Order: sequence, then C-alpha cells, then structure tokens
Amino acid sequence: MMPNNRLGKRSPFGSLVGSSCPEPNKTSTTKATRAGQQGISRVRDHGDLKVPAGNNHKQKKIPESPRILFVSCQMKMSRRRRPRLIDSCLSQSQCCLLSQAYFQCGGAGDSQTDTVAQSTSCSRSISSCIDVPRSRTAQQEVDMDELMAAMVLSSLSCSPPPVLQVSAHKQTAAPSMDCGAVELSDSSSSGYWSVNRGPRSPAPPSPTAEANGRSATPPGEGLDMDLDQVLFEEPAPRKRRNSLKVAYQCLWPSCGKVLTSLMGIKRHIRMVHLCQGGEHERCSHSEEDFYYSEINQWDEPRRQSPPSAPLCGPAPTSPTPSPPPPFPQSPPSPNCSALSRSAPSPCSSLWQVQSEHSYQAPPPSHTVSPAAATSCRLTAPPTSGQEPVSRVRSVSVGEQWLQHQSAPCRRIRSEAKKCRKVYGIEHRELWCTPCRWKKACQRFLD
DNA sequence: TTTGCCGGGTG
DNA sequence: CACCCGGCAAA
Repeated sequence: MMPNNRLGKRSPFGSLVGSSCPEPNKTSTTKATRAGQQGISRVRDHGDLKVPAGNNHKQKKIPESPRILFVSCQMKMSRRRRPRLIDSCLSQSQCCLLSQAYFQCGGAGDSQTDTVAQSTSCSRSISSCIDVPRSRTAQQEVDMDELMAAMVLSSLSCSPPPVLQVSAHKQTAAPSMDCGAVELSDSSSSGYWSVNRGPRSPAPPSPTAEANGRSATPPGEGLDMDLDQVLFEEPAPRKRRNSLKVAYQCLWPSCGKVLTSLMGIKRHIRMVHLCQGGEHERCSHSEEDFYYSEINQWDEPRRQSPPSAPLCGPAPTSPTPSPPPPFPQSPPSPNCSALSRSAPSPCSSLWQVQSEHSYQAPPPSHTVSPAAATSCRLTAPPTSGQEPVSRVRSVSVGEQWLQHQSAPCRRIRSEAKKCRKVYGIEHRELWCTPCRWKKACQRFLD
C-alpha cells in the first residue's frame, strides 16, 4: 500500500518507474546503481560539508562587532594618539602603561592605580633626583642612602656597557631570562600580581606607602596630564628612534629579574627581596632603588611573533571598563601560558579580544570542528601556548559565536549550478541522488 | 514563481 | 540507512 502511494506521489520519474508494476527489485536496481555511483556515500558527508558553507555565509556579516568592540576600546583609551600607538606595534611596557592608562582614564582611579600613576610619573626623574622617603627616621641613614643612590645612579647613567654585561651575566645564571620579550612581560606581570596575590594581602597600601607624603593628595589634574604625557608621548618617540627600549633588571644576588616598568621592578624588589617573611613594617620603601639597574634594550626581532604586540594593546581594556578586576594590571604579555597560571580570567578575555581582532585578518579555517572551537572558547588560556595555533583557534571562536547566533539557518543558496539547472527537470534521472531527494546537491558543489 | 535543501516520515 | 516529500526561504 505505502509503496504504491509513495511511488504514485513521486512525480514524473517515480511514476515512470513504478507505473507498470511496483517491482521492488527493479526499481531498487535502477535507483541503487545510480545512487551508488553518485550519491549515497556523499550524502553522508553532506552534514560535514554544509557547516562550512553556512559559516561562509555568516562570516560576511559578523566581524563587524568585534571590530567595533576593538575600536571602542581604542576610543575609550585614546585622547590623542593612542590608536596610532596601538597600531604601531606597541612594546610591552607600553602595553602595560596603556592598561594602566585605561583604568586611569576610565574613572576607575582607585588608590592603587593612582599610586601606580604616581610611581610612573616619578620614574621619569629617577635619574636626576633621588626620591628618599621622609619616613626615614635616622638622618644618617638618609644621608647614606642618598650617597649610595647617587653613586649607583651615576654609575648607571655613565656606563651602560657594564650594565649590559651584568645583564648578560645574570642571564646565564637565570635560565628563564633567555627569551627577552616573553620573560620581560611575564616578569612584569608577576611583579604586579604579587601584590594582590601574595599572602600579604594588604599589599595595596604598600604602594600608597611608597607614595608616602603624596598619599593624602587626591589624584590631581596635573598628575593626570603628566601621566598622559608619560604614557602616550614618551614611549612613542623612544620607540620611534632606534627602537630603544628600557628595562629594569633586578640586581639582587641570583635574581636578575628584568621588568619593563620602573614600578614593577621596584615592587618586585620590595616584595620579593626586601619584604621576605612578611616583615611588613620593616620593609624599606626606598632601598629598592639600589637593587635594580636600567637596561637599554635594542629592539631586535623576537622569537615571539611581532603581530601579537599590537594585539595586546586593547586587550587589558576589554573586559569591563568600570571597576578594575582583581588583577587590574592585565598583563601586557601575549604569552598567555605563563599568565594563566595565576589569573586565567584576564587571560581569557585577552585572548577573546585578540581573537576578535585577528578574526578579520586571516581567512578562517573551515576544518576546525565545532568541538575544537568550543574547547577553545572554554579552555583557551591554558592550552594556547603557541601563537599561530591560537590565531587559528581564535577564528574558530568567531565561528562558534556565529553558529550560536544562527543555528537554525539554512545553507546559503550557492552560485553553482545544480543538477536541476544542468539537466533540467525532464532529465531527473541524471540528477545526483541528493538532488533527487531534495537534499543538498553533491555533484555541483560550491 | 523557481530553486535549493532542511526536517521529518516511511520502510 | 535509503528513499522520499512537505514546506520553508532565498533568489
């Protein structure tokens, strides 16, 4: 009963086959041969093939939103020349500074950020004057400190080559120092995070104490201007001429840590070396000046890919503009693996934005399975150790998002001719099986 | 209206 | 799983 019905319903071709006698074998042979030639096995692959096609369709529209997000981040950060900075391959210290500047400009302005700003502004005059806190009780100590600081700084400023030698020597002692860029940023970030992460939780007061007498003064306008100048005008010319970068190396015995920011190295020395054992009160707030040296680094081609540098710029600004996260100094480092150890969430946001940015550049890889995309989106930070890999996967993040956005969407109608067009409705027997089944054509693929 | 094909039904 | 069709949506 049903076969007759179905054959009868089948239009010209069906009636042709089954009109005389519904011989199952006959019909099955004719159809099965054709189907075996062209269709069946392909139909099973069809499910795999249709996914990229649908993605192709959607990818034309969606990348706007990540771009808008990125631009908006830039606009939030920028007052004068920040987009240019971001576009021109920011150094990591600049990224770091930008991240701080974002929180500064975004009105977050908590005490820590202000203190950071003060430290940064203070860092400019470190070579010309010695900021000895007034908290020193013994005047002799102050004099001694000044004397030593003057000696150290004068020696540093007058003879860079020995400093570099010291740097090289330290690198041999510390094997983790061999990769310049990554380790720099990592150290920088760790220098930051050790404040909040360490067992001595009341760390934010420590920079406040560092600011000492200025802690009572609110973050003034002049300071903001100065910070702005420091952040967005000074690094750029420095980068422009000869690509000279300044780093600070810890001179503590058997340490040799190199940080890109002055306050970072200060904090590192203070927290790691001077304040060991939780002796909070005895921490000296000016001795750290004696345990780091300024290093001029020439910007040489790095092992890590340079294109990651501009991407790390907007990253710290991405997550939430208003309150700084528990680790507000979102690491400027593109090296996510090291950072994900302690703070995965900023890292993930970083990678998300980076993905959204890089999403526009390379053509997406259609071979990425949705499962991989899901795993990327959920667990990208710990696994994204290599830059190219993460770039590819970041595209899949976009695809994932697209799939979520338009799950029940049909396949786009392709420009390619289909069996129906090629052979016509009168030669339906020549169609591929999926076409005859009103499935996606497998003979004339896109 | 035509066309491509998704979703679902039937055996 | 093969086969088929109703119906939707784009062209």
